[in-house]
Amino acid sequence: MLAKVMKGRNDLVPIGVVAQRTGLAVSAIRYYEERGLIASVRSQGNQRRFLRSDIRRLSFILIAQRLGLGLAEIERELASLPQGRTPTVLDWQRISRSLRSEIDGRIQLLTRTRNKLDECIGCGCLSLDRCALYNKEDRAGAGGPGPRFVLD
Amino acid sequence: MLAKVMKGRNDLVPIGVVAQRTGLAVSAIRYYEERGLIASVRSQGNQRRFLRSDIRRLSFILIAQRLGLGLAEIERELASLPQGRTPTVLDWQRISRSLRSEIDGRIQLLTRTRNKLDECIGCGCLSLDRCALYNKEDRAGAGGPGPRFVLD
DNA sequence: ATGCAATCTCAAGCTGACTTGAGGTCAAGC
DNA sequence: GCTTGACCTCAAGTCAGCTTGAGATTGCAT
Repeated sequence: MLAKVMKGRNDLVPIGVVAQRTGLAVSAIRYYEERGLIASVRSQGNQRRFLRSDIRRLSFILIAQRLGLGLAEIERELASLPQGRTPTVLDWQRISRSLRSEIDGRIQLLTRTRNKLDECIGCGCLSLDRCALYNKEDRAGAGGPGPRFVLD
Repeated sequence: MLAKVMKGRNDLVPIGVVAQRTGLAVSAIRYYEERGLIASVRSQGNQRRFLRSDIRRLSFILIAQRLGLGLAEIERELASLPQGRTPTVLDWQRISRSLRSEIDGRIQLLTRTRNKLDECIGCGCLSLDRCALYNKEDRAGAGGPGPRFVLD
């Protein structure tokens, strides 16, 4: 019993444990592996065994997802974290800081949007085309011809 | 020519015009109609004719989408805007205010997340599974298939 | 030794928000 | 009158991010 506990921090864990620790469904973890976000080795009987550090990796994925990043973007972030090596404090700090600036950007965007919306409310803006709020700034890339007016 | 211009503000416009003015694809507009977000009447030859006010309606949809609302939620908002009647200033003010509080909520959530992340960076937090930032309970119940939304 | 929970592999399904394609119709300019 | 382009319907496809199901092991406890 004690031996079991003492087995230590470095051994390999089956997928169910990872699922429990992360709150993810087993199927999701398998999916992430298929996508290449995490890796596993196999037991004698072909069952997946994960490093404990993969739990951390998955936690990071979940946080990043909450920020609205897609798996592809997350993969890019994680690419700098070599699989099979336990990430260091510095690794996580660097990536976390990257996330932080992501969040900052989002907050700024939302704040700008809110300010514009306030103007709209203030003026009872019925011609959103003149309104700063709906200014195809973000949608302009869709490659349409010339200036696009929204609304009459 | 002048007559064309003078035709005035109240006539019905074909789907292509709506598409051009909103920047939406024709297929998207038809889809929105199918979803019941907008309505149209038909011409002699069974072609859709939209009210100019529908362009506004669609613009609103686009704005709301940028805030991360799903079409179902947007539909709920728009439910208070009777179709076939040109929305009044007050209509838009009310709905805009609703959007504003939506934005406020998102900003708050992001700010909280950022603060937590800062703690994590500060402490070089290596056990994100224990960390305030990654809390299983927060995510409980947010399950189900389909794409995950921008910050729930 | 046996039972049963956990795991495996595939394949297919699902939601949201559309797009694409096939095959046909309508409206306007020359 | 003919051509061109905008429009029609309906079915099916797409992408992300998974889940569900079937049918076959594996592994741990009694």
